[in-house]
Amino acid sequence: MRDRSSRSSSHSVDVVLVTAMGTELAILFTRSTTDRERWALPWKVAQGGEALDSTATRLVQDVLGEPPTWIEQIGAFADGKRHPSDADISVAFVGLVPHETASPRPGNTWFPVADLPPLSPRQRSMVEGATRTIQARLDQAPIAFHLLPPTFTLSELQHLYELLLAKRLHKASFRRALQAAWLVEPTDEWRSEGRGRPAQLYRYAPKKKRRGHRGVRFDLLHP
Amino acid sequence: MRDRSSRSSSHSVDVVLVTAMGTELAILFTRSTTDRERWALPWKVAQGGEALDSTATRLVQDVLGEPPTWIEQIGAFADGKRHPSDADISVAFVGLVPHETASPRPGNTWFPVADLPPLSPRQRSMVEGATRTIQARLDQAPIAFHLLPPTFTLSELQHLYELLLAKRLHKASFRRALQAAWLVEPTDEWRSEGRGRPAQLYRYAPKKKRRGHRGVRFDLLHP
DNA sequence: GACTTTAGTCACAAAAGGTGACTAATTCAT
DNA sequence: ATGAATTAGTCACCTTTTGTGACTAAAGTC
Repeated sequence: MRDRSSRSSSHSVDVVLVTAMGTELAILFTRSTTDRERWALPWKVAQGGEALDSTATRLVQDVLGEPPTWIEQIGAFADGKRHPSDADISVAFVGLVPHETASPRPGNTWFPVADLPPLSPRQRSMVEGATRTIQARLDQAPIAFHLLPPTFTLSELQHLYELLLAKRLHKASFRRALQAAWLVEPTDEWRSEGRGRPAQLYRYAPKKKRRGHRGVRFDLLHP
Repeated sequence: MRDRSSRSSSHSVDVVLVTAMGTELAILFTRSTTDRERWALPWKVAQGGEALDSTATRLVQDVLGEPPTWIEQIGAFADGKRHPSDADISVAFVGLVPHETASPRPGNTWFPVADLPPLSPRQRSMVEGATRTIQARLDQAPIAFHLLPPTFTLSELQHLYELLLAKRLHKASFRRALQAAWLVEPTDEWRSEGRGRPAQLYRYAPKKKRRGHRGVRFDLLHP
């Protein structure tokens, strides 16, 4: 990330990094280099030659120490004049990381989505775009698993989906849909979480087991 | 559109204009200004200040004489060095127009998607991106109607969906799904199309009649 | 041991979907 | 004019999927 005195003719790459922090989603912000009171989405001015997604992945590396488990371009943003860089066009990406392995480098912090810092109009659009992209992908690909550690309980998975879809799901329906889609497979481990019966741990099922099985629309399920 | 001798530091806006030509989809191409034997997607170098979608809409105006009935950004493309402009980044849009009202300005021609002219790698990615975007939107929003004139028969609508989804649909299922979603309403006109019983004309139903009704996934219907 | 809490399963009713067969209105051939 | 062919439109029946409450299981708490 270079400061705003740099040449403006190029484009910036910005990334909306999302994680599931306990009971709510959170987005990563970086302290502004010029005004230490302000926060901004991580960004970097891209050099012409590099592929956009490499730049984005490297940017995540810089702020998190490791690459995202999933990343996708949201689009290009040019409306609204103010941006941390002076780039007249910015390409935004959305990335997911499981919260367990995500320890931000100094100067970077997770903010719950319900309580974001003030942003430039352009970066605010990016956050909205990220939300839309996640919602849209959610019923096309099993991206929720990118927010979880390698093994998890089905209750954790259901709570995550409830968080992402902002809606309650019925346990039996949820599990039946999971089974139909061959999305997960049980491990032989169990986890006791304080009170109540221990839960079996599952892992995301390798694709090959899913041949010929239809996808699932968890977003259509009722409570 | 300026020729490639112009400055290269800015970005280009490119548009993949799609229409339904009889029994196949078609994309609009412009004869290259430098090499009259080559074809390219319509593009233009954008000036910093303008909103990207205004630029795209104006570009469609220029090549078609009227704006698209629907347009959406596909994303930014930077990989692959060759592009008609020398812009190091291009923002692509996908637009839809009904074929009836679409008469390209001289130098622009529709090419069936099965038989496209040779393209730069970057523009080829854009065409693929357009296909993906259309497929993705198709089951989220009723964009198919943007390829049809204001009134149409249900058979025309079904054939269009079969074209877009590249799969045959069963008549009764298709109509039942349409009814459930309140997507169309009958007019009191009928059209006789040569042989066979005349078909009733329908129009796209205003949104307000659709309150509280769920969407339909035509892509899930079987033949 | 009784009660509470969370996990996991079942079974039944209701809704949605797949499909062939039917009726209706027109043109074309004889 | 009659009937075959063609396209539109609807129905009815069966199968599959989904919504949902109630049930069993295994732990902790008092």
